[in-house]
Amino acid sequence: MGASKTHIFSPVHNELAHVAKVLAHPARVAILEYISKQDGCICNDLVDVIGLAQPTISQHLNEIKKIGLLKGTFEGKNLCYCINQERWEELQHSFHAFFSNINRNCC
Amino acid sequence: MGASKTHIFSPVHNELAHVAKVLAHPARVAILEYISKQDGCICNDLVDVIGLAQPTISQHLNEIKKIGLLKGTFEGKNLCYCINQERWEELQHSFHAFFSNINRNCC
DNA sequence: ATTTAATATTGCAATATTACGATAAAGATA
DNA sequence: TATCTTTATCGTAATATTGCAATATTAAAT
Repeated sequence: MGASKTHIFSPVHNELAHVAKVLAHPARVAILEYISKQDGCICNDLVDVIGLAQPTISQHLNEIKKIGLLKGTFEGKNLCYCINQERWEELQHSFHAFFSNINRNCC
Repeated sequence: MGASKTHIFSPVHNELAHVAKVLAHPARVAILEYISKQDGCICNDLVDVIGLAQPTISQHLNEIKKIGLLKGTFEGKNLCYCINQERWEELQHSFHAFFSNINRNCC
């Protein structure tokens, strides 16, 4: 097929997978880290910093936006992207919960 | 293109993205959670539990194996899969480090 | 040695992702 | 208005992922 059978999985599993998919590209990890390290809202140098073409960066930013990790102004010249901290912490908790949930009795 | 330009990113970013890619499918999240909740090493019922065909499950398990998250016996009949706890904690730390690293001065 | 039960591999079709050139749109400035 | 700068969108090619039927492999049991 090629399409994931999301309907057979729980909302929690689908949510985590959906978010992980956004982190599943080094450009998006790099973009997130870069934005999170800026003092304020800066973005018009992402193309130079990351090293991908402008349309590609725009697409990656869109993926990040879609899971609610960015807030700010998005259209036209001189944007102002920054991390949506509430959402960031939400995802942090999701991953923490996933990783904390492991049984120790094993081979 | 279609292929990620991994060579332009740092090893840390590539590593996190690589691991996130494994978590970027609900079946693999469900498989990991299921295995981690078993008392010991159990796996021959994954096909029933998850609800995908046996070759598909086998492929997903292989993806998980490739990042070192599983240990045990792998070939033939009556396998014994379980979570590689050291590796699990390593990934937990990687994600924790990534999510902890965020600046608060923003819009 | 055959059968049985469980997992792995192969091959392929359907779909998704990645990347970028070309172009459009939005807004500032001359 | 015209131009410049910056980001968004469109179109498309290359590659990757997902899923399963068919088949192979592995090892235990009979």
